[in-house]
Amino acid sequence: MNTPRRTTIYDVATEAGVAASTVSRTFGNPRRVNATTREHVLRVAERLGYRPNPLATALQSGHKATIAMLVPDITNPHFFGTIRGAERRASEAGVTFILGNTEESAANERNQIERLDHSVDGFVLAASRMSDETTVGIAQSHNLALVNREVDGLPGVVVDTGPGSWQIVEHLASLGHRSIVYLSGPHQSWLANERWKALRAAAERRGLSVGRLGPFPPRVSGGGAAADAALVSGATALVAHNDLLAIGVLRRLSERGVAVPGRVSVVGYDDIFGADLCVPALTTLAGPEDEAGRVAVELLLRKGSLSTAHPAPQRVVLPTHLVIRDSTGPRRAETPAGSGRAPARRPGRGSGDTGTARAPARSRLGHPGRGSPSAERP
Amino acid sequence: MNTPRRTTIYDVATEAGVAASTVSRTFGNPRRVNATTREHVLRVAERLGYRPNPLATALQSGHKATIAMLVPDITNPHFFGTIRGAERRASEAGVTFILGNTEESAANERNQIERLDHSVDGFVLAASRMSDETTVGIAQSHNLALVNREVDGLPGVVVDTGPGSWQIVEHLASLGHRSIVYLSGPHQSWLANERWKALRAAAERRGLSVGRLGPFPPRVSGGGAAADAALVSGATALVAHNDLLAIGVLRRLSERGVAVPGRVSVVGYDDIFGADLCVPALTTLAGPEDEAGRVAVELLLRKGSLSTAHPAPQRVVLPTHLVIRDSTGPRRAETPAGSGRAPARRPGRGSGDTGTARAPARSRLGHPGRGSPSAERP
DNA sequence: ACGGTCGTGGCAAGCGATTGCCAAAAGTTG
DNA sequence: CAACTTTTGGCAATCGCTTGCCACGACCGT
Repeated sequence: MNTPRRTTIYDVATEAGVAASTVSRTFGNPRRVNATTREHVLRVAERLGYRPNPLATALQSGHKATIAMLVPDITNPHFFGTIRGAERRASEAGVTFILGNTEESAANERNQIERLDHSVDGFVLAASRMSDETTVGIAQSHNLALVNREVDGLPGVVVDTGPGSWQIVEHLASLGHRSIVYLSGPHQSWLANERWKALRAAAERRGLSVGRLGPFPPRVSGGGAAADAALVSGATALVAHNDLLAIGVLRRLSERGVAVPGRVSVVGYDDIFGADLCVPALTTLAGPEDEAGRVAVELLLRKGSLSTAHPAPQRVVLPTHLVIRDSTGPRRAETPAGSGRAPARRPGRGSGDTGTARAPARSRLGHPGRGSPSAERP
Repeated sequence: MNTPRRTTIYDVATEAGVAASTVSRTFGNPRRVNATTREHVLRVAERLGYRPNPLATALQSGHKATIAMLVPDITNPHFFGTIRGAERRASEAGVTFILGNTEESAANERNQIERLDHSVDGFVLAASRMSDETTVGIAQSHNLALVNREVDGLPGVVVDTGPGSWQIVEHLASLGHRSIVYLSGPHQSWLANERWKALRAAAERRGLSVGRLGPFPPRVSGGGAAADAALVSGATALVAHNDLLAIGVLRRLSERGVAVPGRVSVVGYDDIFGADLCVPALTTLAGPEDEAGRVAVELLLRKGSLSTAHPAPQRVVLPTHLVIRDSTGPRRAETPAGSGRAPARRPGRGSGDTGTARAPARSRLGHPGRGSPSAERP
């Protein structure tokens, strides 16, 4: 509170009987100062409780040891993984971590970048809403690393939507589904489009019919409209833009008495916390979001250190995998028995018995191993 | 990337034909400069795309317009609410927001504070793990606002555990439970102790027997041991330190075939995302975590502005409320029928049928309205 | 007409580091 | 031992902005 004037290099210098520059070099450029002197200086600094002032350092050297991460919606659990991965990596590197929320707005995103411009070494832009042009423009004067967004020459990391969507389609196809509908996220979302494109391609290759509905807000609350629209479409497999939306869809379907997976199957993206808690537990495409965060920071850090052309990967793609749970099952058959699939019913954990009037009672066929909770998510 | 030398007050000053100090005052102390001059300067600044450099400002004036929030475990959904509340408020105030993870370690917490010391105006310490003495010590030279932690003279905000725990006890008592066990979180956690004390007091007042087990890691993974220990204790009502732990307990109980709420009831704290998704949906004490984050930042901001004794509340207590869902029910009766409680079974949404061997089949008594999903949580 | 307030704007000294340049000291070499 | 290279440490300028202090002119009252 009160300001007892913190100790500076000058204090240390005086006390140690050397010049301030020597103290500075002791910290910033140790090989430039004699080992014994250095020892001495360090000792004195220690004794005086000296801490370098990052602001002064930054002002002079331009090296701020700080990065900022901007996310469209800090409220969305989807980003939590990325955020924590990024924070971890930054922290490991001794870099301070600024978190900003852009409220799904490109303008807001620009503003934040503007504001933080002087204060950070670079930005991690998660699911950036800005246009390609804008982004490229900004990249000319700023250090950027993109997460789940691709822009020509810019470094970034994405979770691999292509193969992921392919896995989803294969899974659904193998369950006998012939018609898929994609419940889309925001249209400015690169990821939403990417997912749609990949899904469509995969479906077409497989000869399934596929449609897109939306956009829907990528939140639980978007699920109502999405579910209703999907039901009208007649598709038997619904692929939601993310788990939040999928959970909303599940809710709405349950309200409307539509059996899942008896009548329709539902798939999400992200495998957020809670995806294995809902009923039925959600089949979803899991991506290493933490890893994405880490890698993005890594890219930023790397770029900063070696300015000249560095053959390091500027573009990393992270693998996804499909986590199959209870919200997907065989396409509804007309025969009452043996058509549906119930998860292995272990004592005490119920998750079946989903459909009632409309869904035929289902026998215990199916894939007994599938109902198990996903990996621990603390 | 390349550095085209950003425009400074000097550029603006030259261009506008005034002194640099005038430019500075135009921004920092507008009433000190003539309206027309100011207009002119602003126009020029605008044209040149001038942005003040916060680092230089901070270096000179000590005003950094930046705060940091430290949380013990960035991985824990419990904190997300607080984090986003804090980020929002900071953002509204034009204050940049640094997020740090302390990995549940007091030492780490100190270090972070040390490191960020020069860079921020103050710290929001969420569920700080540091001792009272250490905290007080730090508070002498730093601006602090505590969340869910109370230390004598320090400003802070807590969610109201006392009445909250009382509500829990009342609820359980009214369901006929006579014996409660508290599954404790980390012992350094002030909150964990606070909850325990309040719970014990409430239980004793009500004449219920109450015990404490633990500590358990406040994560889903801690639930296994917690559940097992609780079963041995013979209590019929388990109150877990937080929802994560409660969810873990639910899992374990389900694995062991123990009916919830048929055989035991389970209550959590926090009402995190997912608490209403699990099976059975968790009864839990909801607190306004977002609000807590906001208020903490508010306190910090307030303190900074008016240095002299300000009668503003330095200590705010936020109300909690019990969200009753499906994990609590009447104490198990010996009669097979009518003892347990199944949520209203609406078509298409299954959630009952939890117990098997040990739990008697349950009829449709109980509180039909209770199974509904909680308020929207995006 | 003269001294006194005010309102404005400029000068210059920092804030706490970094760093280019230089000189003294030390070590090398023929 | 002279000439030369390498270490090592000091000087002082600089980063971009804030702010105490001063000066100048306009306006005021008497």
